[in-house]
Amino acid sequence: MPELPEVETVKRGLAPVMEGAVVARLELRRGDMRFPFPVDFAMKAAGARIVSLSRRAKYLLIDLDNGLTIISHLGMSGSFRIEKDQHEDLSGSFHHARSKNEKHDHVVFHLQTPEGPARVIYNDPRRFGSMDIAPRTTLHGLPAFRDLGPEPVGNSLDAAYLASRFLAKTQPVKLALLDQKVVAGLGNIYVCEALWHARISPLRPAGSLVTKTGRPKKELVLLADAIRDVIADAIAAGGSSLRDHIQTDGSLGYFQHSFRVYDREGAACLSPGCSATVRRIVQGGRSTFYCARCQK
DNA sequence: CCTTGAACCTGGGCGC
DNA sequence: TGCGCCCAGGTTCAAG
Repeated sequence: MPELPEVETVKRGLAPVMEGAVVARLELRRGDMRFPFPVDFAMKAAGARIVSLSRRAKYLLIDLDNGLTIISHLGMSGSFRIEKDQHEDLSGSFHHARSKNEKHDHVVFHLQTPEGPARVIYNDPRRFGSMDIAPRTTLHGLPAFRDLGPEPVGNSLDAAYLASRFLAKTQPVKLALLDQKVVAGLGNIYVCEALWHARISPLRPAGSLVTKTGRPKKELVLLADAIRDVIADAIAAGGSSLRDHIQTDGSLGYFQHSFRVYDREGAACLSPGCSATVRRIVQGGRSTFYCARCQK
């Protein structure tokens, strides 16, 4: 699921319930996900009030009023859902139907909110996600954050920056953009999409988008714009709902209808006047979708 | 430094 | 119905 726009959407969905709430209890239903939960994790969170939610790259950050921050990553299959205490009817087939999903509920935030008790539940079948806790003031020094590139929305990402990072790189531009040290938060879907919009082949060496004097070529300017636009559009659309991603309010996002190339192998390129077939190749062990006619 | 490939883990889809 | 294989939004580590 989750690239930057999806994590941003999750943050916005959770904020109304979590911000200002007290963590009455943090329930860990197993000892680890991608790596073990930190020592005394539940104890460190218990009793704290949640000050605010934020996001850095694909990490969701939960600031507590005791100076600690919970650092959550959704991996490939992580999701949150909100349950408010109402009627709890677990009888019969209804409960049976839910049990399959619930077996991957790994972390439960038992919250006291002004509106009453609520639970925020983290579910992750593949367990590539992670959860950690650390003093807020130390976050920037953690391995996960220390080397992150700029966010793809805002002023920090522009063609001159990309040129400085791509200079002399022989690596395919597709893989360079997936590198979180270059741009933070991009993933497989939105890299494919941005390259299609910029009409750049994913196979191009990153350095070929830079002039001999280290300045961005015109196409790199287009790429920087495409990255910002694709991410901004996806956030505005509420993240994608590829496969089973469900937003915290239970509704589905709809940006998937805007994919131009991702997961469209064999279908016609959507570029005006182009009827070539979208191709799938493998780069760095991951699928790349592109139009070999439009993207040079 | 660089790049590539495998590993982590479960579930869905498809061919047989 | 089931088995085996391939695929999936990400990150990290070892090996060349």
